[in-house]
Amino acid sequence: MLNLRTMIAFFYFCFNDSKSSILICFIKFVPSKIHSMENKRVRLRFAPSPTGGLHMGGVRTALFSYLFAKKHNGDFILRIEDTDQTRYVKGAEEYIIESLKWCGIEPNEGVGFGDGPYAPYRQSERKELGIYKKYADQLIASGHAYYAFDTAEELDAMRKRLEAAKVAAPQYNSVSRQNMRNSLTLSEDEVKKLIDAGMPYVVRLKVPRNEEIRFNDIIRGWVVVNSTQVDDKVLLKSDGMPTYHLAHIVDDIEMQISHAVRGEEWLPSAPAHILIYRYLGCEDKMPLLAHLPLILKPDGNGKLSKRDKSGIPMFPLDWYDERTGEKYVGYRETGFFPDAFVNMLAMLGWNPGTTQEIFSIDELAEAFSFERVHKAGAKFDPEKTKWFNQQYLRKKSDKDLAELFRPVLEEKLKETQELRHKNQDYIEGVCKLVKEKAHFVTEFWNAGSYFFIAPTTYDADVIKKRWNESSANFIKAVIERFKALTIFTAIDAEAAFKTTAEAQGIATGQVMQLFRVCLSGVGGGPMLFEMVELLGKEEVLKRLETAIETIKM
RNA sequence: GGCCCGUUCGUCUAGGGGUUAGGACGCCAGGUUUUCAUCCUGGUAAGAGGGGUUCGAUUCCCCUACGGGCUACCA
Repeated sequence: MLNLRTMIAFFYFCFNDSKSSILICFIKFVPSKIHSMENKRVRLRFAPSPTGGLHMGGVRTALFSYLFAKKHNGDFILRIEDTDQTRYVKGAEEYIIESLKWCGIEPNEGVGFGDGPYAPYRQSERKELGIYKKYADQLIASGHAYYAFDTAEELDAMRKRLEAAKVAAPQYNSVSRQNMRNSLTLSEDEVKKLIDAGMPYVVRLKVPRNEEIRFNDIIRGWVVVNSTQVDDKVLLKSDGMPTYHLAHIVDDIEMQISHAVRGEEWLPSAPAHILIYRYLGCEDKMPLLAHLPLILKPDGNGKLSKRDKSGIPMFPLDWYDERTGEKYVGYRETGFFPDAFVNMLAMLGWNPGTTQEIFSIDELAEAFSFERVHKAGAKFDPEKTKWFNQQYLRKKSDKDLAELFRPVLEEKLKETQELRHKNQDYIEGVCKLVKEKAHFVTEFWNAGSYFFIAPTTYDADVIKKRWNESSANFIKAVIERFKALTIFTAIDAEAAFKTTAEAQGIATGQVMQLFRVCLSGVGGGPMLFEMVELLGKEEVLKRLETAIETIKM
């Protein structure tokens, strides 16, 4: 049906300004192949620093890289960027590896996953090979980098001076370097003398004065920055280690990385990186850049912190910080399924464009593209995170759940004589009933411990409300009726129960919950007669008798 | 402060010059479950503000506001 507005639109399209309309349509259909890789093999790396536990933001960066690599039958590499010796944390590397394994985001090359043709994959080891020095020397030789001998105090004084002079951005750059001690201000002889005397120095990138630097980010499109905003970044530190800026570029070139995925916090330094590629004569080898939006705190604003009030973890696995003595809980230990965790993470900043929300990791790889990554930061939602786990809990078989529940049972029941938990069918039966209302396997014990240990106390509120002088008689009558049953299914038990109530002139609603409490001690739980069937005739009779003896008016 | 990036229901988001602005989480209400956290049905709720361009803007452009990031010999 045509409405008025559609007709107006049609009218204007035909008779008014039709030339430009047609032109616009034409432009829209020109395929934009800016991101084509000209048959270059797809190779992505995840390159964390071993400075602590791997944050979920980092896991998502790894995930997106993995998904893209997998979709294009490429490689996914783990490279460890341990160039900062002062921040190195023991165990962090192992933690990263274990986290990726747990999540199912496994690299096919790199530290902990088997060396490929570009070993080693640890930057500290690559440094020993002189790889970074070679590139730094090349930049110095071509006049795009220089030696700087300034001490920390001198640098500090320079910044204070510039601040006092109300310079907008106090930094080591094309202007301020003229007043510093470096190979641009010192004579060749002086520089040689200082180096020979063992004077500590850094190598800095010589950023031009006023040049427009532009790059095309796969997620954000064209980003333009003037080089005046970029400082003369340190490339090689005085301890001989490269900085991130040099190291990651050298390694991405050497390892033939096709796409570099990282957090938005790197966007401001990307122009400096473009310059380095250019000065190295490696612009053709430069990976395509993808800057991911940040994951934000659920309440208020700002980057996600290490801890959150909701109790939802921020780390994939438990992490203990030796220096501060702080313990951080992990998704794994909280009871999350890795696939639920990964699914949730994928939906933070990305969507498939359909209403589908539940994806296996293979389905994610199939559907993934950087074009569908959102530009804005995403606030993390603890409630939705729980919901994801619940969806996966529903889908799991009772057998799988029993597998996960068994260790908990063995822990809880080790000091009791109760042997019921040894029975696999029984445990699966409990899982079947209990999972309906749970979000986590870790809730199973609290929700259904009475399946394993007979109650000794009874919900006081229910007793107060429902227990009266005729209750004991009613339960006794139920016991008698149950005793007569040869088949003890939920249906039979329910029928027997109702018949008993009718015979005594009691509405079943009056005694239902009371009956439940006699069996489990608590007022809530799964379908009552399903529970009765699972407990079994013998156990039910025992518990009812105990209840009559224990519950007093 | 400077620079960069961003802004659709409370949250995650779809869409994209003409739509009753769609979905999900949460919340609320009804219905099952004579319990319930499940399940079903329904509801609540959104294009930051101001200017352009246009017959028409949430959609394109500019400004402002707000939010975030960066501003180290850390990554």
